Amino acid sequence: MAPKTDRRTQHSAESRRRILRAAAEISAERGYDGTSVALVTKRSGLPASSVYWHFGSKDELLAEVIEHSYREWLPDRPRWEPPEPGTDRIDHLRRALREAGQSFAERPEFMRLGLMLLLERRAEEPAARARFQRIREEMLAAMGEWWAAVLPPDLLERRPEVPALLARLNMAASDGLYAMSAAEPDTLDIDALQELLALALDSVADRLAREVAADL
Amino acid sequence: MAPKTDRRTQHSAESRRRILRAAAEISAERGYDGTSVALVTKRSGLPASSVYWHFGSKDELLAEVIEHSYREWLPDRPRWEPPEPGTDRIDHLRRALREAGQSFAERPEFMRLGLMLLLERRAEEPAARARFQRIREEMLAAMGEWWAAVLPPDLLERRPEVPALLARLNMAASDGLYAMSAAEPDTLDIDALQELLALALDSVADRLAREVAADL
DNA sequence: ATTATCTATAGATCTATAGATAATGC
DNA sequence: ATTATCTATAGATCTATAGATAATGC
Repeated sequence: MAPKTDRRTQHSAESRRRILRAAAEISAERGYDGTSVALVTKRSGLPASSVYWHFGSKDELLAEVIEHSYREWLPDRPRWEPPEPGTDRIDHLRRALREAGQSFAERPEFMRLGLMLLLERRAEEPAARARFQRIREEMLAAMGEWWAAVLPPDLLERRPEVPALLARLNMAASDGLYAMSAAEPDTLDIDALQELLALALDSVADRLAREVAADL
Repeated sequence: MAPKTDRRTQHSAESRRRILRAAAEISAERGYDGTSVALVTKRSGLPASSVYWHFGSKDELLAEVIEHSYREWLPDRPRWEPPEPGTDRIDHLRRALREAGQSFAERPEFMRLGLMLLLERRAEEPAARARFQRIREEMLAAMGEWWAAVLPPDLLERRPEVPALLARLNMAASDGLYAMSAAEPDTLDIDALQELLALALDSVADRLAREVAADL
């Protein structure tokens, strides 16, 4: 209710952001356990007690890193809104994959830490991992709806599981390309691979549609 | 030269294996920094001094985890040897992807730790990361040769970069599926996704071949 | 009075090693 | 004599908190 724009509040928010930014960078470099509070204080310039005052625990700090980096990424994310009729499916695919690649290349933190955490399987799941999983389910659902909108009705009727499968393959391949470009950022022709992925998804969708059409 | 099968040597090799196995498990659960020597001693039953006697450092221990887990996986790996003439490309693809999925599902350690390390970018690269990168380049080369053997000559001549691109897309998508099944091992229909990936790669290869043929 | 930051430190855990001891081979 | 393991510990670093202090709003 209160405006809350006084100097104190602003300064606090600024400190919070500095801590988050430092933690995001370090976690993308060294993973969950490699992100020590000592490193975060060094890079952010704020003492450990401020980290704990703002976030309560290291686990919660890293969960907020995921959440904050995700929110920063949201405006740049690829839109999986169903295209207007008349747009080519392959063109939309190409554009979405290119956009995804660019947006991740610029703000890699939540994807790097998130994928690392996906691969782990600790007895106690970090809060950041659960946060990342929830985000991915939203992304997957959006992609699934997009695929349902661009596939022919006959295929959808006969094989209703196909949009979700294509969305998952789409996401898995994009993740793999992301890891590949993270590993060799200079030598990899990521544009050519994204183009090939768009073509592959489009081609397999055509093939499934043809199989169903021949069957009718 | 010497047979080296005396009891002492055997016992030493057994201790080494126990340490490696414990470290492999823990690193797959918690990543590089999460694998403390204290946890390894607890799970292996051998003291820290034995870990250092056998491996010299934690960094070298984890590099050997990658190497050892990779060597254990080798006999089960999918073969990307060019198929005999007469075998269908799509059948060979299906089989190879299924084999890959199964072999990783059983012995996940080197893939989990390796992919986590690929995503990191420390100032000092861990030895395990470099080891994993070398292994992947070998796998990629084998897959590239396989694709060169199964694509039509016209396509290879006009677009010589295509086999390497298909191999990379193949590998990236497999990595992504691996991470996805690591994240939700119970609910994911990994078989259907592997089948769809095989179909997608086969379809896009056909499409590229048709484009080149139409162009001639 | 409230909010955020500071200094200082507790207590656990980390990597690594020193030096004694046990097990075996020569 | 060699090889591998043991106990014990050094010294660094870890997460987290206590309690004092500073900055601001009421």
